[in-house]
Amino acid sequence: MTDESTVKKNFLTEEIEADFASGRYTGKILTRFPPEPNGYLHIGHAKAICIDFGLAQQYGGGTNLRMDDTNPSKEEQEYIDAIQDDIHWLGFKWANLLYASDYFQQLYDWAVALIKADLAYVDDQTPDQMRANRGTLTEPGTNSPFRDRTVEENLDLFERMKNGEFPDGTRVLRAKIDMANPNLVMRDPTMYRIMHAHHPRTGDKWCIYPMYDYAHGQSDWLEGITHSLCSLEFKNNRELYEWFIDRIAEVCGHPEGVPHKTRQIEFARGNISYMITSKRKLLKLITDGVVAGWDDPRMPTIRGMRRRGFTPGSIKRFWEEAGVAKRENLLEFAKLESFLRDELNKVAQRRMAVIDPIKVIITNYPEGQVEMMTVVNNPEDESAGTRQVPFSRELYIERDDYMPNANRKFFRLTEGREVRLRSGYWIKCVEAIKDADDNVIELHCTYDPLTKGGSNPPADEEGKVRKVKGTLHWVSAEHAIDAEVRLYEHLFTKPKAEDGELMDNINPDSLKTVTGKIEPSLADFNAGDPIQFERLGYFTPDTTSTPEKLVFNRTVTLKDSWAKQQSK
RNA sequence: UGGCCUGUAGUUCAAUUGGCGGAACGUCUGAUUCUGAUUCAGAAGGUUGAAGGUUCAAGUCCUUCCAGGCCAGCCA
Repeated sequence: MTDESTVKKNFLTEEIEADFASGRYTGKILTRFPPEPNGYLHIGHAKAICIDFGLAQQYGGGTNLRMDDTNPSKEEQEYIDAIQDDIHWLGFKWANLLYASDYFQQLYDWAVALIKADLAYVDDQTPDQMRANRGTLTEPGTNSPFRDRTVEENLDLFERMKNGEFPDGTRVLRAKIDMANPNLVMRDPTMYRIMHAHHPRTGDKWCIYPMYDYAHGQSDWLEGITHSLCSLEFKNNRELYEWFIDRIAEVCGHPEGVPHKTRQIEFARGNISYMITSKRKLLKLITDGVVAGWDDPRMPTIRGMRRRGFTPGSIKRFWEEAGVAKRENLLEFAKLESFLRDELNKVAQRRMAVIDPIKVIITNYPEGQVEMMTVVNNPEDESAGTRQVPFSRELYIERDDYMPNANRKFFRLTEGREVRLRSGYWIKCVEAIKDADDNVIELHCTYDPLTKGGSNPPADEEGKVRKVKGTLHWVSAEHAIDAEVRLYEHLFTKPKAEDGELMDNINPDSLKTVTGKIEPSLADFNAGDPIQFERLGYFTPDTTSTPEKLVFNRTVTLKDSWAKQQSK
């Protein structure tokens, strides 16, 4: 079937392999990814995508992308387009692009056949009455007073529903199953509701629309899907999923005589600490102005993460390594970051950028002199080559890289201590200049001309070589350009973002915008290009960045054991 | 007081289907390092939710209990 050593095993692969081993399916695996186009795809959808597309790929089959467009009151073309774009960006290709609305006529014909078989009826109850008569978790429901209408009357009413004779919400078509079933989903579920809404695909052709339960299983069946993999919350619906397919098979048969019935298997959705994946709540973050939109780099949407600088590879690897099971889970965001850094480390070009600048004046360096320093672009990838970076008398370094009266554990600059400027020179701090309010505004240092390029100085008469513990990044003040740098942190303050009131858990510091001094060559990158600001983290130009006004998003910080030690 | 599902290191998953409980991420050491990064080496971390039972042998099978999740939309 496939090279099984490449397939990470889980209960889904076990079931799939058993289904082919037992002869239930003889052809190739065919899965489907059925997003509802009522919002943008997020990291949770990415899990489903990795499973639906990834598994089919591993077993040599295909995946249909099917827009689940059964509710035109919430769905829009904008989302239909964005979903396709996001899936492509993740690197997956679908076998067929389909729409649940492709089957509206077939579904309608089947509904008529089910009415004729006395398996469906038109109910005139109000939503409130239906709810009251559904019973509760512990009590059975009661039959609708309209349940025993004649087939003729049902046929007539349903056709008139379709013809638009009744206002929204006045009638529904229901399956006639069992109002006492312990599974509430089976208590005469609604198949069609009246909705005079314009549909992005079918326009105004229909004013009745099928419910998810009446559309999904049959769509799978029509397409010959072998495995319909979905999240756990649909477990209860599986009984109904199969009921519709079985009844239709009995009453009508499959239009193309497809022999097999689709197998629905449910898995647990993946939750990630400090993130949420509820479309409703994501939308609220936007409408409340907490974030700027669906593609805000703090959003867990594919678009937001893409803009932030995440790579498709890291997202896919994250879900592969996470595995699939049926228990509630909360994956650590740190795990995602780990795979992100792992990939970025290999591909990101290194540059120097100072995001909290303090000026350094090298008092013994000739005024007006500029030297070009050769700097390696990516030590992990020799083919990335080198670049020339200007060095001069006045530089900027990171404010954090100086500390007055620092002890020996601080490897950076303090009075009397020497450090290396990466690929520059070794410098020694002589004096910190303060303003009237005692704030350090400038550091006066001296440099050692024998350390050009950052290299070690020659040994002294006794054969000893001076050493430095710290290496700092820097930019030449005269040559540096300004850039807006956006520093992101978790959007929420709690790992379980929804613990308590979501809006009380918003991290006020999720976005900090600073003006940095950056290497001139940083103007040459495009949105999405992975860059490492040395010693700070991975960054990428924002989609709004222009040559006149450069804007960078921090994708993720570098690991920082010094900061961790300090915070203890 | 309904039906269904799930409980294995801090987290997410494995455990050849009844045969010595592992990995990844995280944590902590140490080495290396022109990024306090990377890389490398190592360590700690488990009453397998609990109690009984079957068996030579139980994470795995049986019983009971406990905890958590999903379901009462004309949403998906």
